[in-house]
Amino acid sequence: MESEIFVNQLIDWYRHQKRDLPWRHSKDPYKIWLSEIILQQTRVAQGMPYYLRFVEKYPSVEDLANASEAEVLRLWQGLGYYSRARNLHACAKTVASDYEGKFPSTFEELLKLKGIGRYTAAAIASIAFDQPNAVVDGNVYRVLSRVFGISDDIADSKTLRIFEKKANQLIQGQKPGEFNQAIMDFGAIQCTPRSPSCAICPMTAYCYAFNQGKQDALPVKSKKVKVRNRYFYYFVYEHADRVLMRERGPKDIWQGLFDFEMIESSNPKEQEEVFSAISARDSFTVVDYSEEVKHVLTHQRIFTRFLRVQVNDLGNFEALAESRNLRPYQLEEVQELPKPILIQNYLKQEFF
DNA sequence: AAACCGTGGTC
DNA sequence: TGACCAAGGTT
Repeated sequence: MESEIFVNQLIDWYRHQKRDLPWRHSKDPYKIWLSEIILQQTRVAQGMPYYLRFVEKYPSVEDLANASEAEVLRLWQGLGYYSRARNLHACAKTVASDYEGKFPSTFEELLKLKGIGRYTAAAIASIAFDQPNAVVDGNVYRVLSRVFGISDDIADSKTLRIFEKKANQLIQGQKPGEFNQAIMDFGAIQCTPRSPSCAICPMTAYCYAFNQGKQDALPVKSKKVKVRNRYFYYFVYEHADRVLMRERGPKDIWQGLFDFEMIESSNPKEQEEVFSAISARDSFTVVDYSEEVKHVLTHQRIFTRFLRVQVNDLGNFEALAESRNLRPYQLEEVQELPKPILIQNYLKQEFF
């Protein structure tokens, strides 16, 4: 397709079809940035309530910078990819302390900040500062690959530059923020991954994929994700109205979030044996043994059981916490801790 | 540079 | 049901 025709059709489509989204009512770089981080790998419908809560609780980047990381993670709870929240907080602190609370206005400077990669730097630079930096996200891969018949494998990291080059040519002479949001809205609403709305698309006369019948074949993406199984056996130790929890560390899922003491092995049968052996100890009273709960992540299927254990003696309880790097929390404090959805669901079912 | 990091929706 | 995907970034 001719580039000029594509851009004209795209902008015309956008001016009629653009979505009314809260972060589009403002050019405040803080709000643009916040919305972009929240929407990474996240649907608008899922991210929307989080955006509204964050803006309400932290109206400015300084407010966010002054919060604790645990508080930010708690507000992020349920959105997933929690490194986004940790980087969000770190970035806010940097902007508050090193940039006088003002986000830098260029692609290169934005790129230096935590959690801001090439996509997000281009989005902020273009939308908040009118810089001509084209974004490349999943929508852009899809739209450009279909319209222009680009068949490079988008799973290959070299391919990003190919699409960036094309998008940066197309954005020339356009309003950068408008162009970027137009192509993403077009991908999200019109040129969707499955069953794109070609019947009502203004591009079909020129679209490579439509004319070749290759909508389903583009974009080309080779890699398939490998999923592994894990087996978690949780011990929920309680005494009076306190429960033992611990913060999860780096190099595994849910860093910075809280869960319980646990044993894990790739062999579920062996786990069952250890689990029942420990549960037989006489200073404990097993209150509940949960059904198997399956929790699915992008690269993992986690099969879990929860053993709810009352520790009869306060001394034992505190010694247990000491020896296992656990901490006792009142149930009200537990509510305030950031937790994976798996743990949140269990607590809700069992305690709240 | 391939692998990893969550959760929810869809077909 | 399982597979794919959703405004990516980091290691």
